[in-house]
Amino acid sequence: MVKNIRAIRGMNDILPDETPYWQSLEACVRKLLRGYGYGEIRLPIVEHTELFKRSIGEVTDIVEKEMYTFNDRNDESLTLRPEGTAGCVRAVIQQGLLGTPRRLWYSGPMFRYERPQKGRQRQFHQVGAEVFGIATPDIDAELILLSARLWRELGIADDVVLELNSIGSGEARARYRAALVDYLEARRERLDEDSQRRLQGNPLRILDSKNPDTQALLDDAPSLADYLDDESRADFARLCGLLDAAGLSYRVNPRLVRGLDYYNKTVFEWVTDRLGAQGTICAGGRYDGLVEQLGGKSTPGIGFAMGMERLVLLLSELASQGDAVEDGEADLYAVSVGEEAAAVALAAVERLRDALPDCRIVQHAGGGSFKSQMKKADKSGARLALIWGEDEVRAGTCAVKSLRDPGGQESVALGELPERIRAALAWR
RNA sequence: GUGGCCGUAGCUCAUCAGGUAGAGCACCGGAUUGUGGCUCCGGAGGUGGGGGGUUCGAGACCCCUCGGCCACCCCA
Repeated sequence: MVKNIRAIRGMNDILPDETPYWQSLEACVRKLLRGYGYGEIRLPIVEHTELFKRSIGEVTDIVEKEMYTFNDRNDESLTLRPEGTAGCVRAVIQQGLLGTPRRLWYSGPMFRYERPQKGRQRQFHQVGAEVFGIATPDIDAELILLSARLWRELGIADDVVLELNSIGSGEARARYRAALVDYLEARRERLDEDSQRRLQGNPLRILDSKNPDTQALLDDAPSLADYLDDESRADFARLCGLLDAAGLSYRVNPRLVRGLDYYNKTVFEWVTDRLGAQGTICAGGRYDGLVEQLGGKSTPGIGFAMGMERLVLLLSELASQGDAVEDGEADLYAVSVGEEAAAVALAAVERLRDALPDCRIVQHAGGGSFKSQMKKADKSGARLALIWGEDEVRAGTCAVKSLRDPGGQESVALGELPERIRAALAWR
């Protein structure tokens, strides 16, 4: 007995049951981004490993332990992208797109080697938006308002909260970092094990520790807000003012920091409490130094990415407690009895498809008794069954039977079929 | 990488002091040899995740392993 081949852990199939959620979500996002003047950019899934090391940061968890890295046949180290910003920045530099402010978006799979759990898988999908060449906080506000509009259109606005912070310039962060380490170093014994480890590599991340004792310890720690540079402070105030003016509520979270090294100044997260431990559905921030760091001319940048799996999870969760609209796979199901009728039916259905291109017609295939064909017709969810037997073939007609409402069955000449069906389905 | 829970039919789950498995739904067929949904009758489908051990005998007990879920870490 051969062992079945399974999908890679954390790389899931998305089945026909779920794809409608994906399709409507994708359509909604696309329309929205178009409405704000963002252009789609399609990027490779594989890049040079070096790109991610230089952008995300050598000592981040993503680079240290979560990347799918392998050698190409010529021994170059390549990596399946763990996020989208790095590749997008690489592309705008390489393709010379930085002469003027640029609004872009992309979507597709990302890969991180992590233990799967609810809302987290090894292959997951993001839609990201990035803006290059605008340093002022009005664009920060635009991106946030754009995302807020999306939640409204998806009907999840009441289930998400915006968290906002400024982590300042690199220099400001370095000064704060030193102060924080001083404070925590003196109280090292009271830190949990994970945070003690973070004290070396990534002390800022201690700020969003989930450990309650650690959080309590932080109450008296120096505050990042007190260390901000003047420009970051002013821009953050301006951003808050813009959001206030637009009527968008938010929560300033002074302990919100982000795990990727390239962020500075504005950072934000949209979170929900309905998805278990992984509540962030969308997150982003400014990365003013990244373009230069990757070899382009100094250009400010800002962007966000949203996790499609998490959004789908939220959408389907909300849908299942509301009206679950069961839409079958077909509007019409065509059956026939006998070889001759099958040939007539096939040809007639093809003509019908010409006349009713938006109508979903499933033609029975695979044989079986008339009775079993009718069962399939019923299961398909079709409103009408189209039936061809000896009598119909001889008369040049088709029996149209209603499978739903009480309506019965009538014999229709082939030429009148499109019209009769249009009427029966109330088709546009 | 760490921890907790869990792997029995396609799906959801039973059973049992350890004596080689059962239901519901789904599927196929029949009652109705050209008419679905309801009802009734019948059928197919399992090496009980895999391996080893204890035992006369293991799906049940022990060990290992693989897989799943959730959580930590971290992140979308």
